[in-house]
Amino acid sequence: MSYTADSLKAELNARGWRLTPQREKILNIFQNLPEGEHLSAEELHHRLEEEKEKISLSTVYRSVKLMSRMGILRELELAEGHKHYELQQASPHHHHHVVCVQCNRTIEFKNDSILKQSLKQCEKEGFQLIDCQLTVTTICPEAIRMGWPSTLPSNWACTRSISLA
Amino acid sequence: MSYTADSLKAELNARGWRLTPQREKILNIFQNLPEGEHLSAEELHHRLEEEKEKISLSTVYRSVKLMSRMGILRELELAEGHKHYELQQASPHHHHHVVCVQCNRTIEFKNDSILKQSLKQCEKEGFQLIDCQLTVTTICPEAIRMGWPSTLPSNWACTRSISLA
DNA sequence: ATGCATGCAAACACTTTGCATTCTC
DNA sequence: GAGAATGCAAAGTGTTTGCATGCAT
Repeated sequence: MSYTADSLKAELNARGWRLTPQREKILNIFQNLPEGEHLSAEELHHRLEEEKEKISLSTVYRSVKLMSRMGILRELELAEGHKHYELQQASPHHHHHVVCVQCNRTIEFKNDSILKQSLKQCEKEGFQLIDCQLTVTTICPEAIRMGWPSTLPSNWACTRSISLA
Repeated sequence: MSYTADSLKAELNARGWRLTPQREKILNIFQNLPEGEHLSAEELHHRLEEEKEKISLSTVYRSVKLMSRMGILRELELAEGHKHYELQQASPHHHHHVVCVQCNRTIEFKNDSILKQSLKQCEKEGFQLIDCQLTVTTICPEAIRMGWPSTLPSNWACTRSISLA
């Protein structure tokens, strides 16, 4: 599901909302994001600044929320205390997350049957599906090797956690 | 997986931690919670006050976090902006959630294959599973009937949302 | 022209933390 | 007795909101 300025406008207008330069730029950032990356509101704000786009943080927050409710973005609640956003991907790219409680390292995986089962559940109850996310909470191999949880220094983090956004 | 004071103590001590009256009382609240109910830290704090247990809010927060990391509690990240906790249930009681973005109404459902697939994914990567949660984001029938999203007054909420904790 | 959207700053809710004290092991 | 845990108050974080102004429709 790839949006153009026009299709975004159409979808916004259909709901009485408007296409603004800010919303267009935000969508753009997400469309140019490498597969598998997701941004927090603050990260998105930085990204926009880097591209010389002056958009206030409030507008960033308002936009990602709106676009998530529209089903354009996907709101991820991983274990980091703040939300991340990515483009909502159609079925073949739909994925889920494995998260380590120790270092917050996140791994993605695809699994179509989870979406299928969510759909089934929605139909059964008369709900309309927007998204489904499986979050698998785990301890990563590095932490296990370090003897999690007893022998772990309280501020130790797995080395690979640096790969996290 | 039902805990007694003794088994809780054993599990804490094994990690160099201690059994305190506070932790015991908190576990108790969860064990007496009707199936399907989950509490936020604040709600848990209220519940404790109602039972004449004076436990500081900080301790409540520290305890639920600790017990979640130990796998005794399950930390739920639904759509309400704050975390909820419930006893971690063994496989037959393991469940997932359907949440309405409009009213936050939450419905539970069970599905063993999701846990199985999460386990499979963990084994493949060498991760140790603590929990897996499927959150299905939806629009509930009431909101659809009201014409979500365009014709919905901005402060309208589905009537059934009152059933939410 | 209407009224939705923005930007700013201030407010917010939830959660975490420092430190002296208390209690478990 | 050593060190973990508590309670309090204060600080922190990510997020939301009120309001005047600007802009898309």
